[in-house]
Amino acid sequence: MVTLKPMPELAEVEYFRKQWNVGLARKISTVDAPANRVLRGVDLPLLRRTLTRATLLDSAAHGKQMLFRFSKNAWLGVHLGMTGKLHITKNDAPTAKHDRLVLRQKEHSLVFTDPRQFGRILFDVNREAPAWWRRLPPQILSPQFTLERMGAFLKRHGRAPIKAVLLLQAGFPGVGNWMADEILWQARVHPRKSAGAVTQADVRKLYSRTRSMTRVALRTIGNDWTDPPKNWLFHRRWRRGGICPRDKSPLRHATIGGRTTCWCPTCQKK
DNA sequence: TACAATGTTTTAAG
DNA sequence: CCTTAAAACATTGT
Repeated sequence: MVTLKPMPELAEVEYFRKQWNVGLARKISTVDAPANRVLRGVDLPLLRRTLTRATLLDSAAHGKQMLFRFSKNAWLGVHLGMTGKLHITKNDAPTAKHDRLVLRQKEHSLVFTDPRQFGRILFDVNREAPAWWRRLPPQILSPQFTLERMGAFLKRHGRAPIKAVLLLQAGFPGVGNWMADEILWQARVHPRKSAGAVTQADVRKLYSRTRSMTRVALRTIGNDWTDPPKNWLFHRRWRRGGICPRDKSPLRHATIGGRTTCWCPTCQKK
C-alpha cells in the first residue's frame, strides 16, 4: 500500500485539502461529475464508475497540487486554479451552480467548486501514485530545496524579473502572487530586478524568507485561515492608499511578470 | 462599461 | 532545444 507523506505546501491549498478530511475512511455512494472544463481530459465514465463505492484513504498537497487516494487504486488530482475551493456539505444539499465535482457519502458530500474553471481535475487508476505527482519539483520546506538549487534556478532565468521567476512552479512550487510579493518585500528586493542581477547576499535573504514565510503561512492560513503576522505586506497590498508596514511609504502597484505586483519603493531597491 | 481578479497553458518570438 | 512575454481561458465583482 502506498502512503502519502503529508508534505503540505502553499497555505490556501493545504487549508482546502483538509476540508475533505471528514470524508476519510468513508465510502463514496454517488459521484456527480458533469462534463465541464475542469474535467477536461478525464475519462469521465472511468472516474464515475471507479469512485462510486470507493473509500477515501489519504491525501497530500504539494505546492498548489493536491492528490487524494482512494481504494480501488484510484487517484484524484485537484488543482484549484484561481477560484477553486474544496468544501463539504450535508449529503442532501443540492449541487450548486459552480460545483464541478461532487462525491457523495452517507453523511457529507465532498465538493470541488470553481466558477472560472481555471482549476483542473486529474484522475488515474494505478497501483502507484501517478507519474505527474512523482515528478513534481522539491517542496520549499524539503531538504532538497537548497540555497544552491535556488541560486541556480535564478541564474537559469536570469533575464526575467525576479517577481516572474518566483511565480515559476518548477522552482518555487506553491508560491503565488501574494507570496511572491511578500517574499520580495521581506527580503527588500525590487520585483523588477533581473533574477540574474540579485547579489549573493540577496539570494541568501530570498532563500531564508521564502522558507520562513512558507512555514508561518502554513501555521496560520494553512491551519485554520487565521491571519498571518500583522506586520506582513499581506494586509496592506490590496488596499487603496496602502502603506509599507516598515517605513510607512505609500506602496506602489504595477504589472510585472504579467501579474499585479505591490512593493515599497523605499525599502525595495533595484 | 470596462477592467481586474490568490493561475496555468498555449503560442510566438528571441 | 531553451527562455521570455503575451494572449487565452470563464466568470464575477467593482
